[in-house]
Amino acid sequence: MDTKKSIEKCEFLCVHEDVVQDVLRKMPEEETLFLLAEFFKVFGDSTRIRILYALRETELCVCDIANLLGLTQTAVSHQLRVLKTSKLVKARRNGKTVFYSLDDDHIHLILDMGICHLEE
Amino acid sequence: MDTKKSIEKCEFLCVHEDVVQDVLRKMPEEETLFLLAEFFKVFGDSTRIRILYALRETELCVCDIANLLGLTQTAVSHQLRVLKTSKLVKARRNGKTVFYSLDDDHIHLILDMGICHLEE
DNA sequence: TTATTATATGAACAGTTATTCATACGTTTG
DNA sequence: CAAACGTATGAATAACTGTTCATATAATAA
Repeated sequence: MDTKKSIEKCEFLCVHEDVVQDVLRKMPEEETLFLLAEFFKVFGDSTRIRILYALRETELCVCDIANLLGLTQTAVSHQLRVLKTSKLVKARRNGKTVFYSLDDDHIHLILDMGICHLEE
Repeated sequence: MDTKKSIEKCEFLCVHEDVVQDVLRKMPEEETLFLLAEFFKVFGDSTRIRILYALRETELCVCDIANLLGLTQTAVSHQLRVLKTSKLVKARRNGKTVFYSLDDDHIHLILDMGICHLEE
């Protein structure tokens, strides 16, 4: 009870109502922010980031990526699926081999910005 | 054994050695990519993204953020700590109240780019 | 066709993480 | 000083996620 009471106090007394309402109007929609978080989440794993930056140089087959990064073929395959689902990479089959590459120039730009950010 | 053998086959036969070496030279360093993934990871949570975009409008106290987003004070406080550790937000104390704001204009720019990306 | 190679995938497991609960801390007020 | 308020934090829990293992699929070669 005591806890709940203090929360209520917070809800009805502490709040700067006008400011809160103003921010609520100006903020992007819930759905938009959810999608944005989902987008960033894909970049928020070092394995996936490493795969993306490898593909930034050239298209690569699954096996090459695995050797390049010291990962198992299975791990790479799983992550490529995530990246493909997120439309960050695309696949091209050539016989038994599947070559992956960045989906479009837009992704290239984002990766370039990432590097740029860290150099600051 | 069989599994290991097939992996070795992959390592020594399938690999396009020249391409792999070339990519390895051009790629950013491991450490850099690790830090970049850590950076994106902070943005990859909808609660934190919502907090950041609320703060994009104006500085807010913990209680306001909680009410604004329909979260508990504790949850907000925990996430603010993550954001503060990552140097994305800064705190300013005024009596009992602590006001949070985006750490610098750089963060503002990143958030603006996020919106921009989703509009494409 | 059978064997081999490159890749994909489902299930299990381990590690991580966000939230909640209880409580402590720091500040102001009476 | 004690009480009240806004915020912070450690521990526990639940949900999520990445890797591994075993195996399946698709394509080629013998």
